[in-house]
Amino acid sequence: MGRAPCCDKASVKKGPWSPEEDAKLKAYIEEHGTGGNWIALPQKIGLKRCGKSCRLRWLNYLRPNIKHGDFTEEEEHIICSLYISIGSRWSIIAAQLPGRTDNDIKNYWNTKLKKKLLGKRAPSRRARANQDPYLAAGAGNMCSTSGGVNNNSAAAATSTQALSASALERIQLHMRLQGIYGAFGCSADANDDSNAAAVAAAPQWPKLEALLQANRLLPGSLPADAMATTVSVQQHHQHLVDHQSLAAGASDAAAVEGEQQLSSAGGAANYMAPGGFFERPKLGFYSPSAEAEAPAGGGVEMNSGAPMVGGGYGGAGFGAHHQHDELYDFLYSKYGSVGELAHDGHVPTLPELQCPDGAAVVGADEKFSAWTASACDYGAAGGHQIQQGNSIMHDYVLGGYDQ
DNA sequence: AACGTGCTCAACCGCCGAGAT
DNA sequence: AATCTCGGCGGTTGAGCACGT
Repeated sequence: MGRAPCCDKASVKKGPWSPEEDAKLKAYIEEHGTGGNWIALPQKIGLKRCGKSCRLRWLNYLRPNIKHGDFTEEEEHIICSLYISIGSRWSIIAAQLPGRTDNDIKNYWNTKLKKKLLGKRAPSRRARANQDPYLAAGAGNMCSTSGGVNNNSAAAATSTQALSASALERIQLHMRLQGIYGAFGCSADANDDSNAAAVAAAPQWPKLEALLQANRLLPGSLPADAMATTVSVQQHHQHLVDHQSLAAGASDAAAVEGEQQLSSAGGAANYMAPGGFFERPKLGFYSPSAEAEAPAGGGVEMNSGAPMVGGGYGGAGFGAHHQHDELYDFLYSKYGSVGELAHDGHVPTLPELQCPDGAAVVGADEKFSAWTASACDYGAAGGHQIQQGNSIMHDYVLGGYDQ
């Protein structure tokens, strides 16, 4: 149930803004400000536009100091790190990138960074319109609960209980960063069917094991100083909880609920899972320039972490410097990742990480797709079997944290 | 040159939370 | 406490452009 429209749509102009409209809006706001009421603003200045449209136009385009154009490597890295950690909270990510708008960042992620990191192509709209079952199931948007991606009925039935596309992307990204086997938990039991695939998929990704060692997902194995706490975004007076990387596997709604619980508990790191209390591990961010920068105050802060990015990030997990390097290297193709532009201009190839039997695992998105599709099935079926020793699915099985 | 396909990005849509009434 | 209004946000769309055949 939505709220009533903010304006009379019939009498409101839509579509691209003309230079005249831009000039009117800009001149008025620069002189008078918004007056605290966007809805009333268009009438005041004689624009046949919805107030929300004016707001958007101002914030995304007309506002002073807006940066347009290519993102720098550091900006990319910050976006990536934050996306892993907090998901598609574009406004918060944008707050860490002065001059960038959430819309810009969202677009950049969806059109470039996502492909760069996950090495996948979004299904074309034509394909989506045709409801191509392969694309729907295999192009990384399985189980999407959002409209327009997966409309076939079987998938839709699953999607209602399954992971959001955003969460799945974060899972995939983490898998790439941590190595699939780490994501499934090293305690995977090869006799357990649900873990067999994960064991089989264990890649020999160089060096990245350090990430999962420090970022260990199993609560009991986390070092105390790597335990999750609340991520607060001071300038927004808003609490965020790192859904712990793969806890991103939990539905966004579940994550939000967990967040709310944690926030309402005064930022306490504990929450009640079906098996009892445990703490959520955290994931830090990294900027390549962070070591040279002092925290500037404000921005994202992890309350037990070391300062990281200029905005003031901190934390363990990716927080250890060599681990930051791993992420940075990954982003910029030191490992020959899916990145298209390495530092030296060399165009790397997609890594083909090998299973013990020689089958490629990383770089083959169908592998991820198969797993994530399975995850959906497990979820629909109750999925307790995958709870043990598998924190991704553990969080997922929890569903909302209010159980 | 014509056509098909993919990509980019500005803009829209609808939901949510907060504050006001 | 209930309802209304608004700002804010994330997801999605579609026009225009680029590129390949």
